Amino acid sequence: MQDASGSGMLMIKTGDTRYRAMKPAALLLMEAGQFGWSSGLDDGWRKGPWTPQEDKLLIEHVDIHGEGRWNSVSRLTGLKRSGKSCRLRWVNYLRPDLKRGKITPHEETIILELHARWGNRWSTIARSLPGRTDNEIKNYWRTHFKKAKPTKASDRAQARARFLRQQQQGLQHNDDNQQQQHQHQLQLQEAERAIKGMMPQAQVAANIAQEMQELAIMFPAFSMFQAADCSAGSTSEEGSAWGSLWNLDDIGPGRPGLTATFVIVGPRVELTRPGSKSSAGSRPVTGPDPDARPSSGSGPIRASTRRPELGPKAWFDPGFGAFPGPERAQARPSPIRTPGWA
DNA sequence: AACGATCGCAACCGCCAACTC
DNA sequence: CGAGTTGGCGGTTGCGATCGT
Repeated sequence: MQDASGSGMLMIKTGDTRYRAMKPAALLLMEAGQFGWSSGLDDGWRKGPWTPQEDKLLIEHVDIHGEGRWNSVSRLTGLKRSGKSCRLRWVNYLRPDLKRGKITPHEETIILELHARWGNRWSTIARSLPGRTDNEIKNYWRTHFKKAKPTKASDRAQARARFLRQQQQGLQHNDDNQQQQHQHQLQLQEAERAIKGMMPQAQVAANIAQEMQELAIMFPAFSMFQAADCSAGSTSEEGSAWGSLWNLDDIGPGRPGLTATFVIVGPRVELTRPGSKSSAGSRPVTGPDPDARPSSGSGPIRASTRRPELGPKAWFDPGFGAFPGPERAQARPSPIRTPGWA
C-alpha cells in the first residue's frame, strides 16, 4: 500500500485487484468496520467495502477449499461476512480469471448487440465476454446506455449511434484498447480452431435440429436471429462485433433455413437461441419469451440458476484453458453440502 | 476556490430454482 | 413431499471521484 500519486491518496488493492484510490481516513474507517453501508455488524455480518485483509482470507479459503459452500467461509476463516457476500466478492472481484481494465470498444459492441437481443440478462451477456462479470456489464450498461432508455427501435438506434461515435473516438487514441482487442481476437480465433477440430458435428447438428424445431414452433419471430449480421469472418463493423460468434446455417439435415449461433465463451461454446434465458442445452424451452417479462423484480419467468448436465447452460469445452471462464469451477463435484461441511 | 450535479462502480437486497434432508 | 439451505440472478443503493459553473 503506498501513495501512488503524491496526492495524499492511498492506493489499496480492492477486490477487482485494480488499484483504487482511497482517502486514508476512509481506509482507516473501513478497516475499523465503520465505513459505508453499516457502522459495523448487522445481524452478526459485516457489511460495506471489503478490506485487503478480508480479501486475503477469502482468497486463501478458496485456494484451499475451492468455490462453493460460501456459508461455511465465515466459520472456517473467521470472516464476519455472509456467504452471499463472500460469493459475490469472489465472483465479481477476486476471481483470478477476471479481465482487468476498462471495457474495450469491441466488448462494448458485443454488450450493445447482446443487450439488444437478450435484454437485461447480464449473466448471459457476460458469458460472451470472457473475464467480465455480469455486475460489471450491468454497471457499464447503466452508466453508458441506460439514460437513452432504448426501449423503442428508434431509441436503440440513437443509443447505438452514440455508442459508435464514442467507439470511433476511443479507437483514435486508445492503443491499449486496440492491443486488447487484437489479443481478444487471437484468443477467439484460437478457440474457434480448437472447437472446429473437436466438436462432434453430427451430434451437434442433430441437437440443433431438435432445438430449431422447437424454436420454429415457439418463436415465429426467430428470423431476427438469422445469420446475416453475425457471420464469422465478416469484415464489416457489424461482423467484427460478432467476431466471437459463428453460425451453422442449414446444419440440420432436411431442415434448410434453420440457423443456430455458436457463441465462443472463453474455453467453451454455447448454442444460443432467442427466448432462452441462457444458452441452450438439449432441454426444451419451457417458458414464454423472457424478453416479455416485467422490467423490474424477479418474475416467475426465470431460468435455472443451476447447471444440470443438459440444462440451459450446457456447453462444449474444447479442453484448453486460454481464458478459463467462471463456469470451469462448476466441473468440480456438486458444491451442495458435502458431508463434513455442514 | 467552492459548491452542486453527475458519473462510476462496489456492494447490497429480494427473489427464486435447485438441491438435500 | 414439504421445509430448509444454498447459490445465481437482476435491480437498487450508497458514496467517492470527477466535472461544470
